[in-house]
Amino acid sequence: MSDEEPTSIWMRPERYERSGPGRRPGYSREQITRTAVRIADAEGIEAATMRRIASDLGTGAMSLYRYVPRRDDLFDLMIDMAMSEIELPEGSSGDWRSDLTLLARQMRAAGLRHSWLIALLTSRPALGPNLLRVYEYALGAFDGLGLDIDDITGYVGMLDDYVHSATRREIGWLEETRRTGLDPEHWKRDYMGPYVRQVVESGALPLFSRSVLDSRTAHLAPAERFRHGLERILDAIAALIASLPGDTVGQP
Amino acid sequence: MSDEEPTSIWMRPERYERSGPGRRPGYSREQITRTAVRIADAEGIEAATMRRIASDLGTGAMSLYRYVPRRDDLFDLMIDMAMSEIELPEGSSGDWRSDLTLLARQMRAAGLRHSWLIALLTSRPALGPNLLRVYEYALGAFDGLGLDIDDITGYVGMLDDYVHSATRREIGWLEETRRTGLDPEHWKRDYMGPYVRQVVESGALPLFSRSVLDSRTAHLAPAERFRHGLERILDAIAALIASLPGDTVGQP
DNA sequence: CCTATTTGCGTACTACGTACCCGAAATGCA
DNA sequence: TGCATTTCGGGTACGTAGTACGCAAATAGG
Repeated sequence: MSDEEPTSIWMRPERYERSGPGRRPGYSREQITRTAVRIADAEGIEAATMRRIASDLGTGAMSLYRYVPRRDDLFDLMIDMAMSEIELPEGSSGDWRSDLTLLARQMRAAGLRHSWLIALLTSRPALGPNLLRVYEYALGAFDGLGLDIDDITGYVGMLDDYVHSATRREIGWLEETRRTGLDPEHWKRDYMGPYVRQVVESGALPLFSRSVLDSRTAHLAPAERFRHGLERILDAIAALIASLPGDTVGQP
Repeated sequence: MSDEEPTSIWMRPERYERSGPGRRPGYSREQITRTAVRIADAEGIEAATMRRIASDLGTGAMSLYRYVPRRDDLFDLMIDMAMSEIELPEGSSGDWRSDLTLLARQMRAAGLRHSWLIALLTSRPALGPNLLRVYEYALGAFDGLGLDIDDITGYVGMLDDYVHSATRREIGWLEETRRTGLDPEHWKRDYMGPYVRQVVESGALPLFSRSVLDSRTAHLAPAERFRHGLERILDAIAALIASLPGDTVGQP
């Protein structure tokens, strides 16, 4: 009987309050995860190595494996810890727009606090309890409107996609500069800038050039730009709901 | 005078047809990239190591560095090679819906052929010539409709977000099974399945449970499900365009 | 105290990206 | 043709990963 069966970390809970023989555990999943999150926040996810986490805890790398089966599982725990910071009211308010606006802002804030979060979220199927809690809240915003469950998940997916990609863009080359070690100004001017300028000046891609040169939202403050895009998505969802058959109030 | 300045790979073209002293190059970026793509397609991006690529080419790992500055740059080259497979007509047809449907299908197909593509695309700012070409085509679909450039990039972003996340979901746990080494059925039944079942049976998340149990789109063929979601996004964009001020034809 | 059990963690193995360096090959010029 | 110059090929080696293994230390029950 081996307990090494490869199964989701959420099916392998930590043994709390074990009563029996053997040395008491000196650490905990929660403590290890918090340390990993702190390192990743400050120096990027690639700095949160097993050795480094252990070192910050004042122990050896292999000790961590008493608490976490694999490093990938630690990523799942980190995602869930970050998602646990998202504070939401108990149920839906009845106004799905304001519910989802609240959720989107909280999610963006969490993504900015933990620059690795969105990348991890979209790179692995993470269904931790806190992500499920947040997802349930999002679905709940559309509950009671008589919508099909597939439509609801579709709308929530649209919102998620927007929040993720907008937040990722916002972090985007900020992260890139930390990874390459270049400072932001240097990166934009010397690394990617010259190439974009060359492309624009070649005249071969007029619309891309317009999107670089004539963009007005590019000069907005990040939070304002996010709000603009969010309104667009919510408008789109509203339009889709309004156009559904069954709600043929204003139709001839 | 060092030529080691860290700058975008697209500003450091391969030296073609050099005439002068010195040994002739025995390989090429294109050849190295093609090999990397072939390995990554068959065994995942993590199998495309410098050593493995070199080995498949019958040479040593360090030889590759005569052609590619860093492994990350090779990723950019791989992205661009995959994007080069996307075949599009010269200009826009005048019907933005059909233009974008064509583009979305081609992009999904490329993402399925190269299961690493979407992950790489969204994890690094990749502006290779072929991605720009595709992007220009997408923007071009909305050209001539009198739309603001920021609106156009917003709509294209919505479409991109959908195609990426839908394709990623489609690959999703298929990739995960290859990474963990479990076969798909075993993964769904023994790895993630029990946890989802436990969550559903707990009754704590009724809407999530409905999305698992009552989904009708989940039983559709993947291509059909993709088409459904795509229609939804295109409908949403159409609704946004119709609601724009300036197009006040049917408004009181 | 003795034994069974659990944790802490040093050692070690494999695999990675890539810096350094030198011999091989190819050219232009004497 | 021979030599100097330049470029390519790739072996060796360094630093850093994740983590398997095994043993000592700690703890509880008998």
